[in-house]
Amino acid sequence: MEKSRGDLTDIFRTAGPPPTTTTITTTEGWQLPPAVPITAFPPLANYFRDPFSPLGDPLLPQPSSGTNFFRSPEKTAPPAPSTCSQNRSSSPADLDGGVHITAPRTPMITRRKSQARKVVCIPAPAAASSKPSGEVVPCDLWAWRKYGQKPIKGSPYPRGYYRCSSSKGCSARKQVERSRTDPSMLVITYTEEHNHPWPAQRNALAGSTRPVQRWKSSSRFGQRTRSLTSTNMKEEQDDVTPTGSSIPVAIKEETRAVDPVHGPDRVLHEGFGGHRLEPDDFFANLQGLDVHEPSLTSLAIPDKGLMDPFSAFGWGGWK
DNA sequence: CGGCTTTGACCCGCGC
DNA sequence: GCGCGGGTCAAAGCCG
Repeated sequence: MEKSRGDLTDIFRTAGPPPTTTTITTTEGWQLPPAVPITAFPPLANYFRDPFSPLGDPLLPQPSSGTNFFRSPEKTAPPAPSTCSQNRSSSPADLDGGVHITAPRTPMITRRKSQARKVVCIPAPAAASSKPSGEVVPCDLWAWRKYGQKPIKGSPYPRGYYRCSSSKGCSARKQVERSRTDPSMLVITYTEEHNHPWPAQRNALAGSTRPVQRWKSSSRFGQRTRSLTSTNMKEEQDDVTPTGSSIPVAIKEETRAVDPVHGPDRVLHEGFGGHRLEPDDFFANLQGLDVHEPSLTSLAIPDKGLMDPFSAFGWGGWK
């Protein structure tokens, strides 16, 4: 049943113009222990193409890095909220302090808990844009198929489960949820790796991308009723926002990026403002960025705030 | 017709 | 050992 519930599903399925603001955050608050080499902020292009492969493992030692991309929070951090600090409710131990890096495993063999994961925080388009009916989707180039959604205890927002549909047999998966403490942020957790090159054209396989714009009041998440409270359900629904139409707006303007190195005065026009930008072109500019901010790396736009590298591109084109 | 979303049920890791 | 809760499966139905 096709329903645009305005939840994460919608968020990801909605194509749309770039949100006016965007922030790429790493698992907020994470801080790798001194012993753990820190990864420089990876070329975002690569990162979004495949959070795993192209980069190698961001959690693993990266020779030339000097910055932290993934940081772990205070060890005591309960599985609870954090703005975009990834609420790894399921396995806090995975990342806390020690940053457990477990080799990706065969799906279903040892599920969750000890899988290698990579968490990315991005602003929730809907929240970011004050569009009543439109929600922008942060696309990450891969085609994802949703295979589940569940309300998460302690969080008013549901978590959506997606697997890569770009290639059959690909075990790449990701979980998407809103930050508990900062609904305007989406926490995307990637697990497993893509075992295929990223699609030249998004969603090669499927009619996967639907217009989405169908807003129906939705249904609930019935699963796991024992852990679901009506409150959760309610809040969750309230949270959702109808996905709306594609927002054709001053794309040019909104897609301008500030040169992370030279500051706001130097806007990166390459790739923006009219023509499609190759991810690498854009993100390449971030390479030299020295990320000192513990949990935040963003592309600021002079009069627009921060730009979302995800949705800034219409890659693959969400239909 | 193929692929996607929805969603109840089931599996199982993990904490107590 | 038990129960909680996260993660996945799979049937049903929708859509292009």
